[in-house]
Amino acid sequence: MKQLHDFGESEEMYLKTIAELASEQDPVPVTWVAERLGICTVSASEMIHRMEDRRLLEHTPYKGVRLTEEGCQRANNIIRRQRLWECFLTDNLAISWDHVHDLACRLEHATDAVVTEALAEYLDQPTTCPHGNPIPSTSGEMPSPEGIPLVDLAPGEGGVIIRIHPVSAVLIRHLSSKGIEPGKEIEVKEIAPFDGPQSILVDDEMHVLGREVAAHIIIRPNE
Amino acid sequence: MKQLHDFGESEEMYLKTIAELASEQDPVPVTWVAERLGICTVSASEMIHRMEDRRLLEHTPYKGVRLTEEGCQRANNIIRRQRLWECFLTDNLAISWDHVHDLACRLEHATDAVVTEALAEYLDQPTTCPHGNPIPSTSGEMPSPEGIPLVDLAPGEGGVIIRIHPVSAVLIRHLSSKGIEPGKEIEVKEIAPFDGPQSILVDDEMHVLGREVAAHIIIRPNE
DNA sequence: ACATATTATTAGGTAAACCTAATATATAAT
DNA sequence: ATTATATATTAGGTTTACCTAATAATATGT
Repeated sequence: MKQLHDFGESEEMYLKTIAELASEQDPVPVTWVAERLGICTVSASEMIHRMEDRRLLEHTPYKGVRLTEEGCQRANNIIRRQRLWECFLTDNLAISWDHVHDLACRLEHATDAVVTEALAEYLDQPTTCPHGNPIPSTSGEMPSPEGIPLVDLAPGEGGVIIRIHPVSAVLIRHLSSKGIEPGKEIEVKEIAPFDGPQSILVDDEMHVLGREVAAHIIIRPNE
Repeated sequence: MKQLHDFGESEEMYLKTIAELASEQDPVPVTWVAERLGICTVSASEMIHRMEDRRLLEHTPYKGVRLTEEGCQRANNIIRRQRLWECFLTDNLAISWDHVHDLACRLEHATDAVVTEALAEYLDQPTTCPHGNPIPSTSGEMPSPEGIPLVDLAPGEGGVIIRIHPVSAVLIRHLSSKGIEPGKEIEVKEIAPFDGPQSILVDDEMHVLGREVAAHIIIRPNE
């Protein structure tokens, strides 16, 4: 059946989302996938069943989903595309780093392997995106990420921001507006009791970050 | 209703197709639209009704469709995107000019106004795509095209190829394989009787082209 | 003017990916 | 062990954009 539409786009979003969430928890709860994609759990559950039939992932009820070898490779390929486009948009088209996430996300689904590799070559094979996240290899390998989440630092500790997890455009712009971006020095000043928000110092300015937000900022600690 | 999908993609293909066909015939027969899109006439007819409701075009039964002011502007914007991407893919990513048509077509639907203009700036505001076709302005104006179709030349006449109509990837690669591309000198040697195919000379090589094909090659005649 | 060919419409269907509401099942907490 | 909470499934519905088959309306050629 001929279609003008590309109906693999949703599948790609699921693959990417699951791969991203897997670094936070594995297997990934279906509810997380649904929430991140902004759809209801029933829809996510249905789609996950279909993708299980296609051998892209395995679902253990009441536990979560885990990508198969093939699913993982395809996910990393999609992430590669997105991050390469993010590089292009910031470095070449001079679009601000906190705006490229969604723009690149749309382009990624419209990009085949030939264009991807030509783009990588053109960009001189970058290894990280503008948010500091590693770009998977052509063969679909994701470099093992370094650094620890800001949320795990104690008061008095500090380091340099090496990357910001690709959660949502809103989070990224929230941080960007406070001057929190890859490369910046950061220091934890205090943590409110009962696992409360952290007060941190960036560019001699104090900011208060919720734990959820701080979990997505990855630091290379000093010393 | 939230969708991961971009359901405006088909509409964009219709707009673009109608705008392109309008240069050959106006109003554009619905059958032509259907054929160019590779779908059945019923489907095209349905979609055209929906687009008429949205004030993107007007349909005169048994005559054809004509884009409204708004439809025309949107169509030219889409064409602008595609042709800018074609420039990028050939000039920067070094992808052969006879392959970029379909690749750019996919990217065009994933590109918003901000990226489009940043891309145009990056490419130094090109005025034609690699096939020689003019790139519409930001405001949606299509420069009036120059040249005449090869099919209108008589034996002995010749000129330089200035552009090749964006019909299909197959046509473009067919011509490319014979060395027929924008910039080349061309001369009509003979035309078979009963409106038959033309024999033409390019790079000292003879080729025989059907009238349908020759109608899509635009020439600036000598003298 | 009339037959033929073209064009349009109607009716009924499909697939993908979403939805709500209701129900069932498993895990975790007392 | 029972209850409460979280997770999963089932049933039934929607939209977009496609399909075939059949019918109706218009245009065109002789």
